[in-house]
Amino acid sequence: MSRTATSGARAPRADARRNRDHILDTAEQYFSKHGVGGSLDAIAKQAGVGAGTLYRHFPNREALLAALLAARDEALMSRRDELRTKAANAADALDGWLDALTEWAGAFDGLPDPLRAAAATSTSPLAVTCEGFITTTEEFLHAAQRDGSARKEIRARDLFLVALATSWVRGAALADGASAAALAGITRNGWELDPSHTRGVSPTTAD
Amino acid sequence: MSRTATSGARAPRADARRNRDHILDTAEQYFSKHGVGGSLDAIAKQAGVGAGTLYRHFPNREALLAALLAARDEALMSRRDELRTKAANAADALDGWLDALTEWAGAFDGLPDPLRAAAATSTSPLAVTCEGFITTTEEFLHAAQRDGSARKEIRARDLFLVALATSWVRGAALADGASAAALAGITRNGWELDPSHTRGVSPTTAD
DNA sequence: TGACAAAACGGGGAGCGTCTCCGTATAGTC
DNA sequence: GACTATACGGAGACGCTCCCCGTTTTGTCA
Repeated sequence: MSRTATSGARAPRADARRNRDHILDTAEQYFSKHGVGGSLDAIAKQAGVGAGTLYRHFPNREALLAALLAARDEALMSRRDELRTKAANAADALDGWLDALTEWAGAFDGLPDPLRAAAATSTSPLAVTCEGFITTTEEFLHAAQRDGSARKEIRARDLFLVALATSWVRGAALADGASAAALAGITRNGWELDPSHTRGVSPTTAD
Repeated sequence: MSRTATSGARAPRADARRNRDHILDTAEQYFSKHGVGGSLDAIAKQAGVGAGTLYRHFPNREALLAALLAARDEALMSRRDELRTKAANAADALDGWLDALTEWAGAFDGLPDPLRAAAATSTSPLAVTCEGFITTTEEFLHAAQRDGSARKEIRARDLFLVALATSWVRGAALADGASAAALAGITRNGWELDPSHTRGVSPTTAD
């Protein structure tokens, strides 16, 4: 499965590999500072390569973003594994996972937008990543629903979108940091089902 | 309070007024079709005026947007009044208001982004509008909190942001229309406090 | 080690968008 | 009808994305 492996195409040249990696490093810094909307040409210049080189490796902004996030995927995965084994209960596990997702989507300023777009299209490189995380969300959600700590009518995709939306709100760099915690609280109340309290299905807005 | 009133500056010329109105009409159509990210030059061309004329009346995209929304403000205000008098209870009133806000923020594709930005800056023309609506949200929220149907720890500003975020998620034009209703349901569960069920304050994420 | 083909590089430039500037046209006034 | 403040329009400066293609580099094979 590795990039240089046994498939039909031959291994990439050494300089290409070097440039690709260097562009990736530069983009990571650049996006961290300027957000995902920053100038790609500026990244190329800062990396010391021509614009053509950048666009050959990454045909568009989304491709570059996808490659960048691939590195962070690992961190999220290990967080998932940690939650699987160490969480006190299914509700806390789901909560922790959504928190991790929210943080992941906030890695760069403006990142939630392309992620949301990707979650809708399902044909982009980012979409694959998103789908994988939705599946994991589903896993945690089902566990919580099975033990009665999450409402039955909630769907994994919607929780994923809620995590993106929370990240989106945080991205405003609003002076009020408390909003972040507040949204997380509202969200948890939104899906959580206290066992002492029985209630039917979706209470409203099911027009 | 009207634009041509008694203040120091003299009344605008008739052609200026005409152009301004026409640009506004054109922008309304254009943004409806292409989203708030559409080309301003294209709007000028479609309106049959030069780019300079557009930028003289509206120095930037946000100013144009603010003027455009000013018209819709009225509709929201009357919705507010309707809810004040006709809602069955405080919880339904708040729910209805948040729904109206969400719809308002979805008037054009991409509108939630500048609104969120405005809500954070407080120095833009849009910010004034946002603050007004946050105040109204506060009114409905307080009423619901007073009669025990909304959680005490919720703040109006956060609910406003939630409404924007919901609109943002909808904007993805995701094939799955059910997500819209799902988010609204999660949100209501998030702030609502069922009287039969007593619980302390924010349950998690207060790390 | 030298030569050759495939692979990769780089930056000029087309195309599009924002926004400014200033010579020209026009509305309102006397 | 003339005069001036006001407004108009579109050319053009500038920045961004992305393609194209002449030039350079890499890896290979004798």
